[in-house]
Amino acid sequence: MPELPEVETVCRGLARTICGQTITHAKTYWEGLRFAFPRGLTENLIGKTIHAVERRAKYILVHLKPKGVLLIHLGMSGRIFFSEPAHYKKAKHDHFLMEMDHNTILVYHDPRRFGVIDYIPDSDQCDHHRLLHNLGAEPLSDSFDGEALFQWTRGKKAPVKNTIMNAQILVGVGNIYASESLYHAGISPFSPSNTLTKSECRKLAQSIKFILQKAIDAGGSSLKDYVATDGSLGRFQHGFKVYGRDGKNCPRQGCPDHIQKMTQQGRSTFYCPSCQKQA
DNA sequence: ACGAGAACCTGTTTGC
DNA sequence: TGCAAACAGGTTCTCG
Repeated sequence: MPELPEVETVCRGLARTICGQTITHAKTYWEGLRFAFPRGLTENLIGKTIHAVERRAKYILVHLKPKGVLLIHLGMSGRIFFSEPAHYKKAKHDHFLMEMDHNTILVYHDPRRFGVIDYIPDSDQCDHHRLLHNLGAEPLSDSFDGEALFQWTRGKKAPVKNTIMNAQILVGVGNIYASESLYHAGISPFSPSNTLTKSECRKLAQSIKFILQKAIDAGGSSLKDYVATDGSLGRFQHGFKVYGRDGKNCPRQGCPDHIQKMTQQGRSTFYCPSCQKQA
């Protein structure tokens, strides 16, 4: 479900609702998700106060006081929503919940269980966490630009779509926004990474930032599973130019071509053969 | 070292 | 209508 814009939207919703609240109760309903829940998870949470909520790649970091960090990943189908102790009824695929002192229950729901929940005892050790220490650049940060992308793509023969989805290089860009960014940049998803010129890298980096920011402004994209923490839907799916539009006309004015769908690395890629010619 | 593909799991959609 | 196959927003592992 979630790429960077969706996770960012969830983080903001979490921050609004749970910052300053103290955890009074926590419970798991399953032995784990992609990995087993850590030992003593609930005991480590109870009594802590939520200090800040931060996003790193597609991971949500809930910083606790006096210490500790709750790490959450939504996988493909994860959702977080709020309820109240008087109204909450456990539903299928609710795997974890946390009750707080302002009459709030946070529920983690994930049918496919590709998500992750972990606890980091020492807040200073976040960067060394096994899931975080190998992550590449944040696309919206200044450390990511055309120059950096040009350097990373040297010596890489893999298609450029794979490279921008490679979290060791660049984080947060998933299957939807990879296709949308490449279309926006006018670059073929099949181009070998090392054939991109410096100016193409500059354009692509700009397109990635532009598309992600637009999607964040629209509250993310809702296809099937995704909703924000308040239950609202994202709106960016209405702004898709290529994703899920195979067979339809290319949206560029005057382009006679149709959007094509192909499989790359086992995932669907959407593109316009005319607007995204391979060098 | 790199890149392609499978695996993890459930629910929904598509095609015969 | 019914059933099986294909497919879905992510990440990690294995194999060539």
